[in-house]
Amino acid sequence: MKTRPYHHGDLRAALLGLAEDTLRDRGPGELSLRELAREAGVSPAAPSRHFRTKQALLDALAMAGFDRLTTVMAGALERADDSFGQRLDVLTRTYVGFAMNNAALLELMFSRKHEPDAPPELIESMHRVMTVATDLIEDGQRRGEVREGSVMLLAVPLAATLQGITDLALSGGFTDDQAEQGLAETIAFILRGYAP
Amino acid sequence: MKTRPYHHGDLRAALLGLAEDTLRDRGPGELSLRELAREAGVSPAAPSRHFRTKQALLDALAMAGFDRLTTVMAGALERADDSFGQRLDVLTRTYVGFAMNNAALLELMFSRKHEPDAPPELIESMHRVMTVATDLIEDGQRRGEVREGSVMLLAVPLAATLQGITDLALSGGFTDDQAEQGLAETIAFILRGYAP
DNA sequence: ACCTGAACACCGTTCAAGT
DNA sequence: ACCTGAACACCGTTCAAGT
Repeated sequence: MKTRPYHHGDLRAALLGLAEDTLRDRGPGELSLRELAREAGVSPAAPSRHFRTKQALLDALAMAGFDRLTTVMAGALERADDSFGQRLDVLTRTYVGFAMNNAALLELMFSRKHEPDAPPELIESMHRVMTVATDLIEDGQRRGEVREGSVMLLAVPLAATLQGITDLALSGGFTDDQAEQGLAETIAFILRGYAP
Repeated sequence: MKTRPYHHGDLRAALLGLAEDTLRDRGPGELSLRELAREAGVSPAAPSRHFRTKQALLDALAMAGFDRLTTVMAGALERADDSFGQRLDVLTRTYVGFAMNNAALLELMFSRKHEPDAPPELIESMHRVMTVATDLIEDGQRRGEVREGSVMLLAVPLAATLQGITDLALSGGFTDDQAEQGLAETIAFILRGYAP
């Protein structure tokens, strides 16, 4: 006779799922560990077996977000052609798409960027996202479509501008046409900056 | 015979000052209204006369930050010469300087950017900062040093890149020389993007 | 190994009451 | 007008104890 392996089944995954739901629906800061426990039907102390602190849960959430973003960006580039301009276009649109659909999660992801006590796995996941961008730039340099210079420094305006255009898009007040034009202008701006 | 006008003198200003200190020394999230009250020597309920919620205090803090940033940027531009390139250089360096000296405050300032329930005065203060940048761009367009196009859209990569280079600088691991070179490269990148 | 129950030391906010 | 004292409804975290 089979019994459930333990009280909940997979409390860890359940907590992460519930956390992402409330993050999406009610924003960060509305996230309470006790409330997640209630929703999962366990006692207030139960989550501590899987996440030693609330911050650890947030970090796990952020890490999953970075990994998903890396996957979706890398996947989109695989389906793109070879020219740097096209690839940059694809990367930008993929990023903005992800950001629009995961605004609160993205905020959580980047809010941990500065803190020095972020766990190494999280740092690594953040790093992997950046690598997609720096690889693209390096590739562009090899093809002679991007000027020479430190890849890390060249990546800054790209990463920054992606975040900026996302912020502007999320703040709303745009028709689809305006958003599309803004995106196109922004991509053109970056291309100019990268021109040899 | 003169008595103190009321128990504290100027609790509102005292709370703001104490809040900025702990923001700087221990980061946001360590900011507790009750603790501020303790430090100010008043009861836990006292702050509510001046800030109806904790968020109201944070908003006041952010607003003061935006106003100071506007003042320092506008002031720097007044002492700059006329060419767009030079003015952009001054603006960028002033912004990065402010950011380095007020990292936690800046994070607080921009964390409120998305929320829809931000008070109108805060929105206005944020707007005034942006106006310094858009005015510079418009001026550049008049001088023929910046290509035509929506000023708002042209401002996006500038604002975004300023934030990006600041993040990178704050994340550390740079010598002064590297930081200087990175800043110079970033400014050059933006100038290329703006070229007619 | 995983979870409960109960406790600890905090929060933000409210509200009658004091000065 | 400004503040106190006390209360309310929450937190995150810890820890012995249960299964």
